[in-house]
Amino acid sequence: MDDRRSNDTGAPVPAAPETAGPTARSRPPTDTGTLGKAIAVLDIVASAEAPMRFTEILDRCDQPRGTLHRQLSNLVEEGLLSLNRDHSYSLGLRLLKFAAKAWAGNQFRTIAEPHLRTLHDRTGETVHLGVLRGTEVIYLDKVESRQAVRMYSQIGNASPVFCTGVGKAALSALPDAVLDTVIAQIAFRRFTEHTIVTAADLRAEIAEIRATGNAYDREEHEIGIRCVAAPVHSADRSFVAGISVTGPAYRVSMEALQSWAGLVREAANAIMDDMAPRLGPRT
Amino acid sequence: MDDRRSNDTGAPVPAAPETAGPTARSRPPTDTGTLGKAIAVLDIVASAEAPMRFTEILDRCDQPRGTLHRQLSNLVEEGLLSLNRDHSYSLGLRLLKFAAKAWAGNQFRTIAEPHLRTLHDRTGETVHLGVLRGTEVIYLDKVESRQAVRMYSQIGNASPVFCTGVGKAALSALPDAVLDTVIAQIAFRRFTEHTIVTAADLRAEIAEIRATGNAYDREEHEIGIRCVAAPVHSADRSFVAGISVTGPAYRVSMEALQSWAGLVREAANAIMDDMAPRLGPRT
DNA sequence: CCAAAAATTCCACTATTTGGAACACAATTT
DNA sequence: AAATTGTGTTCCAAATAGTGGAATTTTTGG
Repeated sequence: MDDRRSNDTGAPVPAAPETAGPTARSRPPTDTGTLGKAIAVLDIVASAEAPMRFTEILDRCDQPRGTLHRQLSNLVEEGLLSLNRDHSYSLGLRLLKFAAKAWAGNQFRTIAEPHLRTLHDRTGETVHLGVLRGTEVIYLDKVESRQAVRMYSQIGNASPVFCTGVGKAALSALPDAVLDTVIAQIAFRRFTEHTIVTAADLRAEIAEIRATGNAYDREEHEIGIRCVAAPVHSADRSFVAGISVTGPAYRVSMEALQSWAGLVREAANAIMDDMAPRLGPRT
Repeated sequence: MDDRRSNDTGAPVPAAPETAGPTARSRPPTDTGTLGKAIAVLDIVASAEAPMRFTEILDRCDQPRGTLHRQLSNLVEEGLLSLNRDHSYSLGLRLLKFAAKAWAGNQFRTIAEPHLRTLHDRTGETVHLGVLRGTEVIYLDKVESRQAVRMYSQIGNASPVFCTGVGKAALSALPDAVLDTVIAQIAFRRFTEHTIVTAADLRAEIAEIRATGNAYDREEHEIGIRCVAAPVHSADRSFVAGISVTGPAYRVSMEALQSWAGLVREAANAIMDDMAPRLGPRT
């Protein structure tokens, strides 16, 4: 009998490692030694849209040529990077293999899944599950009817906390002390005319979410996209996430979203109930 | 004008790093230094179904306690692992983020995608795209009608080459010298009564695939599942992959598969045609 | 509450990474 | 065609960062 109790599901609330500023060079001093440096290189390649060439990477990381060359060679050898015939580097296939395992083995996702389906069946719109990681939300799962949209379209993607329903819902579940830290780290940026761009406005919004139990995205991230969300968290709130029902503005009015608010909260509570027994029993 | 020509898509044909034997300890001597050791630890956690505790990991890697502890701490700090409240370790969310980028940015997948859709439209059955990595096939994409099946169900998953259509198709595209090396590394294992379990039989099958241009999976990996596949490769065959049309045996007869063989080859050729101009122009 | 097991910290030793400079290879330019 | 510049690769002494045995703290369970 190999049962393993665990809270799990992701880093608690570590500082956001990067925010990919326009010309962001040298990462914050990683104290993760050699590994940290290698991963920083990996991250540079990951944050570019096109494959990068050696000198290009060299410019973005402040390391000597010889060193960078060895790091890249090691990453390639390990399958984390792939070296193309034109000497450009792109992310390696081994990452996919790791991610597939990470996804399939994620306890939280597994627990939440049936509830996401139920929510989808009841609303008919796309349902998302995302967890908080620093100042980002990472999407863990989604359920939608139309197969047309690409598969990885959301899963694994990271979005800012301050302009997504799931993000704001998750924030609302944080203890005040942690919330302050996270808000201080947010790099606000205007995506649409409705985007919240000040800490004060965000705090006001969070107060309201705490009062009502629901967060809304009123086309704050992308024009034409709206959602209702609700927070999901572990008992001690060391781990926070959110679920949402999302739809296109032309089809989903704010009133429709409000009518689903209860369902979303219900689903979130159901997930937390299922999660509780899996957590460390006490303390 | 930022055009980047690249072959890309994955490690060429590196030795398979692991095959997850039942009680496989110490990995083959990694010469990737500190990084290699850290990734080996990550791999140990990845290859377990349940989250692992410290001592459990300690037993599987031959490293001293102190060392392992620091490696784990670093991996956690980097978000590659996550430390659960009960002291068990599971794969971290950052891997999902990396994988989402790796997938979306993969040139080969992008090129192949429309052809996979066409093939799906013509056959009505599930279409897979997988690339060869050592003695495994890693699935890069899939197109299917029924949304019911879970998203990551295949993508990122690794299957053995010798008992999958895509795998055998890919093998058939390898230069003989490389093929010998790969076959020598295969750890044959019987999955069903139809599984090919000897190198000789596999070679015979590959000869036939080379002659006809199509590979079949005759319920060799899983009873009740059949497919037709065709190889896809770069001009110099340093990169090989395969595509397939898969269906349940009760619905898809061998005759039906044979009737699709031409379509699959057509799609494979179309992908290679689209790929050619993107490769390094000459040599 | 106490004992046993598991996880974490510590620090002298040493293997690995570092990084400057020299080398090879292409693609342009003169 | 020869020279030049821009890139990528290799080398090795010096320095740093990783190692691993043992001691310490925390957690588990009887």
